[in-house]
Amino acid sequence: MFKTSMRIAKDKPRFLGELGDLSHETVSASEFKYSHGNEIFGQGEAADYIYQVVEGAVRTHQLLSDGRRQIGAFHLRGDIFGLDNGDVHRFTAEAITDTTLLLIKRQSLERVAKTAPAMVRSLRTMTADNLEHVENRMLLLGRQSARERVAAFLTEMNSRATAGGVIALPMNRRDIADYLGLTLETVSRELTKFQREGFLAFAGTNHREIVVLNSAGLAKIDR
Amino acid sequence: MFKTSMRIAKDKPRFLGELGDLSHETVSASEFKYSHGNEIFGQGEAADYIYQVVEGAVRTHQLLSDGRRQIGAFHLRGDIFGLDNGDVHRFTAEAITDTTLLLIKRQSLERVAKTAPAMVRSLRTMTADNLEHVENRMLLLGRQSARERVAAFLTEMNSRATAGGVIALPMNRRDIADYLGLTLETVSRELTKFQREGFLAFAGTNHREIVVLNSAGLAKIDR
DNA sequence: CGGGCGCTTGAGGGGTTTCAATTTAGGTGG
DNA sequence: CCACCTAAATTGAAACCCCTCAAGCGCCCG
Repeated sequence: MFKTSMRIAKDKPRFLGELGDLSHETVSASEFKYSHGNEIFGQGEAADYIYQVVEGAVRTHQLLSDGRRQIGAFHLRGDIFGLDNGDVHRFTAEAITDTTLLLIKRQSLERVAKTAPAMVRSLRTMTADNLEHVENRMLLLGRQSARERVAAFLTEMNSRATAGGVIALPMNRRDIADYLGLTLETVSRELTKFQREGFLAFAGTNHREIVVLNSAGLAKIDR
Repeated sequence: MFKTSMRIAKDKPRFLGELGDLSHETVSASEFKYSHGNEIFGQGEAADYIYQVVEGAVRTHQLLSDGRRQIGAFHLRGDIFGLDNGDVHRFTAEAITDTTLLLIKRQSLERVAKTAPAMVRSLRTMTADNLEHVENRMLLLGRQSARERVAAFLTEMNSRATAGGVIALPMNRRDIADYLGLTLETVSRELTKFQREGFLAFAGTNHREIVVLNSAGLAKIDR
């Protein structure tokens, strides 16, 4: 794990995106690197920071005592996470690949928020988006079939993680399965089916790169 | 639908509970009655109010185009709902039984919040609790068995809706099923099994009144 | 080049759903 | 107050979707 500390001013928003643009104050932030598989924060730990993905990918999850896992979300380049809206994290966050994160002290953010209403609105929006995502997930996990779930996953990733028309999946089949409430075998089978049916094609050799050929069709399967 | 309007002062909190206690300002609120099965607000409508259950019970749900339904939450006496954290409702809310609600204009609440930090904290806490509930639901819907789901439901209701040791369920089996991501038949079968195994007993004649005989056992099944 | 991990694929099994019938409870009107 | 009607809940049998267990393949990395 590697650390650099810095000070970010309004006119020099290194990567804070929305937050940096909106703030007219300085926000203290620092960059950390996490290598493949390492924990960023654990369930139950104090939520002192919020995070933004500079490079890489992150997964958050909850566990049952016997090891069953539910992944709550994947966070990709630019995504902000960790605003769990409480003082304790209810998920564990791990780096999927080698990942660089921007850490922002929650305290510092709240101090700035006092004088920057736009920042408050921005934080609100992010929390609302977060909630909406989780609520849609509930419908998917409670009421959709394996085929629909995988179609939904592809549709989501296709709108978030495409580079040159290709989805480069940072996560393995087990991660996808634990995100969708399925087994990795079922995910694999559904992907193969979609390929045979012409909805997608595998670009790379390792089956982690997917080209969606019929996104409208997939969206329709998802409903 | 019947309406009475009123003005609620700090020292006369009619039923505002937390909110009334915390506020040092007046909040304009009004009471509405909804009869069994009626819609309180619909998915996509503007979220101008927040609601508190004075009497009765409410369910919120999302629908798929073919009628599959996922219930997000049940709201019982005293519960506050509708702080969807956006300007549009993402769920439809319906009265399960004849229900009396307290409506509070969101605007009015935000105005008061400006001068009452305790109110802000209270609203935050409620939103956080809301999010936590939804997140736990994700784990249940994605990774738990029917037996575990029903045990979780009974554990939840046992801590929320008991009167004299008896859970008086306001909702029918289909509502429970749509809450747990199961079919009503599966819910019925699991309840019968729990009865045979001595975890619970049916109090009334209509199987809507349940006495939990071994709450520790049920909690253990839920994990 | 060998080992291991990730992914795919197959066969079989099981938990939940689907379809269907029966029982029970509650409401209504004669 | 009872017969009737309808909705709710239970119960059974069969089907099905997804999971479990297992084997095989290919790619990446040491």
